Amino acid sequence: MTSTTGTERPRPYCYEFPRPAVTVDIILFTFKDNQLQVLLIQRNHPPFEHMWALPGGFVEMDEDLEAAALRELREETNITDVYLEQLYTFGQPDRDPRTRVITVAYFALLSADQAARLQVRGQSDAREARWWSVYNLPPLAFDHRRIIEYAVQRLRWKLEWTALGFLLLPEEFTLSELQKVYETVLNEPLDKRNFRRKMLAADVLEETGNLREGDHRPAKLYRFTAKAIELEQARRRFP
Amino acid sequence: MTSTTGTERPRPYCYEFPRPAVTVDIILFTFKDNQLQVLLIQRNHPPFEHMWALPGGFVEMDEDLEAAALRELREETNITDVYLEQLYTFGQPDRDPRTRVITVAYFALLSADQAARLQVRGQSDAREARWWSVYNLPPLAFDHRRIIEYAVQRLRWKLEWTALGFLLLPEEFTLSELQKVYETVLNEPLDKRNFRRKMLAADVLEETGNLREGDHRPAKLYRFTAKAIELEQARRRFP
DNA sequence: CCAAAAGTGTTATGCTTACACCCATGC
DNA sequence: GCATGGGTGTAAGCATAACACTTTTGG
Repeated sequence: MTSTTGTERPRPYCYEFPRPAVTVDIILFTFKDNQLQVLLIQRNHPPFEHMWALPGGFVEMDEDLEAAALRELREETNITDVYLEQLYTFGQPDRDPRTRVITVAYFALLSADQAARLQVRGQSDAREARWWSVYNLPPLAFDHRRIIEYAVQRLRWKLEWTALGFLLLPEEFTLSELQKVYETVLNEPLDKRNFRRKMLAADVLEETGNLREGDHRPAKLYRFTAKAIELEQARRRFP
Repeated sequence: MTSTTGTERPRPYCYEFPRPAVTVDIILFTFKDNQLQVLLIQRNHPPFEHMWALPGGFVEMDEDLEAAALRELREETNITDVYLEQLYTFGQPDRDPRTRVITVAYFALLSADQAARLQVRGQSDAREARWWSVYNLPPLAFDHRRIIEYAVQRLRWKLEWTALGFLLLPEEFTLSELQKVYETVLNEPLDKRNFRRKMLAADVLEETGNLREGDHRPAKLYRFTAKAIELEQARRRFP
């Protein structure tokens, strides 16, 4: 890259061999308004100015990758308590038009409680942030659409094989709400009786004793038990 | 870092913010001598001089991550045809004592045929390379032991849920050999009749018509069919 | 003929699936 | 009293798991 204007910045970090920049991006999911939603931030600088993008940023030199993801989440959304796991590392040479950027994508599940309380931090540059239904995304910067598609696949897989669906719901929820999460993510209807039997048999739910009052018959509220998260599907293919 | 001796190298690549180095490391598995084996290379430069390490190296600025992994494999082992998938990205700040290095680990399965033919390329520096049983590893450089443990977990998981075990075997193999692979990786004995029934029912094997002659009753040889690799376990948790 | 590995079926059990009606409440 | 979502059981089919003996070959 050559000098074009007088706005050149100093470049004091020098290495023997060229190095890519490394970022983390976070795909933060929640379940709101009967929709699977993902948090996006509107860019107000080039490239992809005004387009929407995943929250994320550069990894500091002395910080672990997961710590970087947590820091970015905290800085941009005030969120600190979230289920987080590494998703995949995307590194096509041309994914950022400015320079080589390799991004380590993290996958996060946020409870609906926290999603409702969420205040997007007014960055130095007052960027807008909002939830978008994953089935109705705006045009996205970089390769972020592909990253989100990959994350949805992973989420789908997780709900099929684990009981982590409740991480997207408020602390107390009804079985119908939980079923709705599964149906939305898996994108297909499920049998009510079988769903309830299987969920209760998994032994990860307990009744809170409270009821969800509404227009109709009140529904029992449940919370998930501590062991629910550890339970990463122990079923074995061979006896 | 400050100048210490006259051996300082020029550092012509300069950036506005500090950047980590990015490498790929490859965990190359095969099945040899009734053991699950992984390829390691002996280092002959500090740090960790004389210790063993995973094959790998720096990602070029214009090359995709997977391409980098394939290039390193080709350069160090002449291997070009291999099952390869991204495993995980390891980035603790202190994993390399020299400088910040983030490594994208790739997981590779090599057929026993190719493992036998394998010639480790005499690098500019004549490094030794050899197979090691994963249950009997030498002391390893960096965090490579942890990376291998993670890869073995993933391999175990893959064999439980997919039929990819045969990627570790020669083109033609007996069912007993295949069972031995599964038993070794899963680290437990399997029932012979159930194993055979399940494998044949999966409809990914075909008889070659040849027999393995040996000390005892000859065994039918099989190869896997093309669809075997696509078959990434389609079973669904919900109906 | 003996040692060693190859090869082969059946039964019991438990899980998965499909399916339809009554219940409690608010309006 | 009616509309709406909450809540419940059973039977058939299928996959899994446990289990032991015969066959074929080389030496």
